[in-house]
Amino acid sequence: MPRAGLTSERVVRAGAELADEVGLEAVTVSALARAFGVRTASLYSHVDGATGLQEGIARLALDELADLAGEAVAGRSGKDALVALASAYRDYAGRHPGRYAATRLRLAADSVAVPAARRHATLTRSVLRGYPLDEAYAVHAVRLIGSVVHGFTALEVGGSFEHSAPASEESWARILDALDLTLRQWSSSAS
Amino acid sequence: MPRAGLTSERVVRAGAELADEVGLEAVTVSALARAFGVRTASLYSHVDGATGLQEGIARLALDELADLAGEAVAGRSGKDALVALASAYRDYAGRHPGRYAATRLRLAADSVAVPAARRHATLTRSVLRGYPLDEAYAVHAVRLIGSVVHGFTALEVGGSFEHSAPASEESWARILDALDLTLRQWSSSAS
DNA sequence: TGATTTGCCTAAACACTATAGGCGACCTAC
DNA sequence: GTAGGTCGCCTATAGTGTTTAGGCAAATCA
Repeated sequence: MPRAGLTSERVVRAGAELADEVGLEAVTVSALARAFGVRTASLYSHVDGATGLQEGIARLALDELADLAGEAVAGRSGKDALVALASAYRDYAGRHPGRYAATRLRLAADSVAVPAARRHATLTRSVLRGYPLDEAYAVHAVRLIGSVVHGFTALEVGGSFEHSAPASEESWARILDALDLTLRQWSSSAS
Repeated sequence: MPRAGLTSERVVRAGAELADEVGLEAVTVSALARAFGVRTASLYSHVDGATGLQEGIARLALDELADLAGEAVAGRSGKDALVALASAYRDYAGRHPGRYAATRLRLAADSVAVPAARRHATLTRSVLRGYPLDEAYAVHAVRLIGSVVHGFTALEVGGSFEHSAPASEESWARILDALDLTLRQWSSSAS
């Protein structure tokens, strides 16, 4: 019997693809084994069970997303950079809902995905360089950006915007306008 | 053998409590049966399996949350009402993480939780009466409020703010200031 | 008190997770 | 080119969760 050629990387990658197709909850070790045409037990030497698989998908997705976001932001600043960053997240979530869901898993402190998660924080801070923000406001700004981007994205992929007009696209543009304005105002004012 | 006195309501309520203690994913029909001291199969006449149970918890939580938010907003307007509404959500998520997670489930169009979900949209719109918003901006405003509140809340309960100072409480106050300001600006300007 | 309803039961089939240990496919060395 | 050894995928097995079908007894009501 020929071997299937499994590796941790290939298994996790297949898991990510499956997650985008059928949802993260439906990504089971069994389903993945079926996809590879091997027995379930065979995967346990490549990934650390169901939770290890999810962590692997989270790491993969966080890395991919940080790469895309970094690329989108490169060479831009101010509102341009903000919109590019935010839209990189939103687009990724739309194209890869399963992977995006994995990025939102609560990570264990020693998870393989922790380093990737840090890249995102630094990237957001770099976008803030385009805004002459008071250092004391930088954390709040990072958290605001994270909240707006993740909140909008989560509601959108969760279908919350599907039952009202107009298309979410338009709200997205207005909301980014407002976010940019807020960040510029925080620069000067500050209470 | 005496009967346990199960009803749909009691089962769903116990499910909600269990969700807050051990996480929504860990709420299984089996675990719930153990809690009641009955056999697993006995619950199937009261709730429609695992998915029915989750829908029931979602309905319960959405109703509870709409009640609390409605109460919080009553008699307030403008920024007061906005802060009360947003904080009702955030506080609920902090106190009842499992129930809150249930409110974020994607609902089937015919889910028992759909009517409860509608209450939330109308409640948010009522808060906007405190802002002389252009009708065309009302939808964007509802979506912005939803994004900020859910985004912040989700990141907070997900632990994303735990590894930076200061406490999220302070960011919450600054972010609500900014949200209020944005809504007041949208009233006049509008691009 | 006897008949009906209904609540919780047993039984059984099926899926997913996980571990232990075996056998054969592949690589390397001579 | 074949003899070893390694490691990849296997079988076997046990535990837990989901779900349906059908049975018996407790509650309800005449």
